[in-house]
Amino acid sequence: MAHNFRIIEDCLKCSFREQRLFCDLSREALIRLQNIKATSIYPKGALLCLEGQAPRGVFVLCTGRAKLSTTSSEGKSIILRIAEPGEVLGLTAAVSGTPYEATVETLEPSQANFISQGDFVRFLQEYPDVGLRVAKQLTHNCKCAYGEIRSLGLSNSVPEKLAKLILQWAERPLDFPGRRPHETAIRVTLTQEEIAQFIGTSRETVSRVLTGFRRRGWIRVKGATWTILNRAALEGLVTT
Amino acid sequence: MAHNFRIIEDCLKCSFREQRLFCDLSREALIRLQNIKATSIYPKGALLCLEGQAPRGVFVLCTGRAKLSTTSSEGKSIILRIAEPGEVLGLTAAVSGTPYEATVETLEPSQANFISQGDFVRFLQEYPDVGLRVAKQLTHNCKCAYGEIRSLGLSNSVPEKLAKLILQWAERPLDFPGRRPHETAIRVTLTQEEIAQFIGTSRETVSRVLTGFRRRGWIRVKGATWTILNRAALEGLVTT
DNA sequence: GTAAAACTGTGACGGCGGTCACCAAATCAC
DNA sequence: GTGATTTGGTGACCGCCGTCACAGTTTTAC
Repeated sequence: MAHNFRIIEDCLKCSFREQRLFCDLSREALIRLQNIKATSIYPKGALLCLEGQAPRGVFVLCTGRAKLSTTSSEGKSIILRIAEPGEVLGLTAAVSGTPYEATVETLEPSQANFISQGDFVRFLQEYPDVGLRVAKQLTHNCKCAYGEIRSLGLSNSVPEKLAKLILQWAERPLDFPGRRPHETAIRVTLTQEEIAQFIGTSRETVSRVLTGFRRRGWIRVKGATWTILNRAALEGLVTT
Repeated sequence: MAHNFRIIEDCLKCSFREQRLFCDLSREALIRLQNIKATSIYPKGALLCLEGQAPRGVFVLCTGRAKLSTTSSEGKSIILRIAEPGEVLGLTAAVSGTPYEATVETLEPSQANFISQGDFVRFLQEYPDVGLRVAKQLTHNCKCAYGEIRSLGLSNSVPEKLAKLILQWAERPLDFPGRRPHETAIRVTLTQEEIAQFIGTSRETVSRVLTGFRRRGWIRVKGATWTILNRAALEGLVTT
């Protein structure tokens, strides 16, 4: 697949900076960041860090998305959240000096800036606005986690959880020439196995529930593009 | 019930300060804190803040423990975690300016220091060590939440989850004159209903599973005091 | 291109645990 | 104390969904 993948070399010139959770720092902090960061490009499926490892530092995700997951000793695993560009990963571990909480795997070809543990802690202490950004990222992590707990603990059924997930994705819909204005299209890059891990169920059940949604004409699935045809019906399943 | 409940008036003289997550601040910060805090005493069952409310400020829990929970529109609710003395509550809301994520209810008669939103934000910006403590508290929240996600999403059965919870509580056992050294006693102040909400199941199932543990001689229950008689058996149920 | 691997769809089966119902026990209120 | 309320124990029922099995489809690798 031919990607128009462009490396962001200079954080000061990064055009996305202001929309991002972590990167919108003061000029001084950015200049410093420029010196302590190490930029890398990762293919799809690369592992940035592993649950349980001693923290080596943090990663600022510049482009691409990544999956944060945790695994039981039996090999069963669950997705904690999907990280978007502009997020700092490995923060909990870096702040508290404890092992990484999650395994981070890129879902797409990605660029990330690595900052070593020592540099990051100094960076945090020197620039007050970094502390604020760190707090924002940590609150974001908490909110995602609480959402996941609500999904796992308060939902009554798998159809409800799946509907909730689809509706959440639908908050940022695709737009393309020729789309019907009353339909919402989304791009789903997770496999059904991964969706199952996200909502805490089995792959087979995801497949079955999805088939149910399609049969009833609530959604249309064409490859990775899903189109929501009857949003009200999906919303009707959701109680929370 | 006669409590030997003593109010902590002066944070500078608080003897617990150093062991606590938030309170171990610099002398200057503590003096400032002294001026912006408003100390209150709450009975058991008091609600400090409600999920969905606009944030008014944060609470520093001085004595007593509190239950953080979130509720679905159907009235089903789940416990996110139990907060211990020294924690700051309402932090996520205060940092991001969004509604409280959880309802906070005291489990015991408690003392808490309230700091208004505005004062807290200024406090945070003025004293660098406050930022660090805030980060520690937020990472603690994240870790608890991830633990809860693992419990809800990766456990196979209710017996496993309950065993895990009991073993977690057993990390801080009771000690009293005459206890047998190979037995671990814990004090359980949650009702079975609350335990059910903690591990995402129904009250009846908790009762049944607990009965099973007792019948097999793994634990002994006498009022709020539970004694673990066969730790290995409980550990055998846990896979994660 | 072709083969291998990964992903998806679906049937059959059975058990865990949710729900309802009801009573016993403990605790609270006064 | 005595009654009211909350909490705990247990039986019966049954449906959701996890698991196993296998076939069909799509993507990857070369």
